[in-house]
Amino acid sequence: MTAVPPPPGEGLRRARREDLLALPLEVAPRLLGARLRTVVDGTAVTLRITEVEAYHGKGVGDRPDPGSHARMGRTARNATMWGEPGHLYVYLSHGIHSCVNVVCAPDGVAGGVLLRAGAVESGVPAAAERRGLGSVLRTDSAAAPESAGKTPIAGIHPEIRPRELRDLARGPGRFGQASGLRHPQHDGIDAITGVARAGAVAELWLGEPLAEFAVGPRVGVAGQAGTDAFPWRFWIPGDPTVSPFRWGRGAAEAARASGSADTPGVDPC
DNA sequence: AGGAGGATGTGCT
DNA sequence: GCACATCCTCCTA
Repeated sequence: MTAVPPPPGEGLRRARREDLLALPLEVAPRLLGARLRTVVDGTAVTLRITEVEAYHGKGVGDRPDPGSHARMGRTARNATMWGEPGHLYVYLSHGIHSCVNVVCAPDGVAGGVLLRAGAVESGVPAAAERRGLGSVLRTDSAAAPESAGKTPIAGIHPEIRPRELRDLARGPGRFGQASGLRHPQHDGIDAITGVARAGAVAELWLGEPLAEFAVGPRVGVAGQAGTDAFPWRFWIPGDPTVSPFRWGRGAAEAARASGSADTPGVDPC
């Protein structure tokens, strides 16, 4: 389709559909350190994935997944989650945010990995523009002197402050906005073939599995309480782009009562 | 037909 | 820390 693009980083290869055939719980940590590359309306952005969450369809065994859009079965909204792995399930959150999932599990089985946060690796000005940072400084000399003396500037991204750079794709709403993918027009786009959909192309690139990553309860899921919460969130330890943790509705009390930490997480590997 | 409640981010107190 | 934006989906009557 598109002319074969160069890998967005060393040691990366395009994801194959069979890479995503396993259940979300298995696929999710493998997406840490992977890249999502999008071209929307001719603008390319590459995101290095730093935080993900697994969402199963009906759940595992007799335990339903209280956070999954597919927990009640197949509907028009969640149809993409039930389809072929490797497509992107893009849904609207709170009427405002377009959030991006990588569909996994075999065709006919609902499953997805929510891309919760990432680091913008290339296309920083475009991502900043989409994030509404109109005051982003250009790399050209006209704007540079303004902040050159004031603000410590990240080495490879002189056009943006470190804080703004960190926050560009920190959280699923921001990640979706930075990527340029939007609900509903890009829901179902194929990140394996890279076939265009509504003016957009998406590609998933995989690296070697991380030797070490962190695990904890998912963020903001109502009905997952305290220590009973599914530890289905995965992130890169210490990465500044990982979003802050918060319990879902009604779960904070249960968490406190059971004596679990404020920001739960352990490093298993 | 109506309404509650989001896999959230932002801005103000 | 807390309210609110904003709109879609699904559950209930």
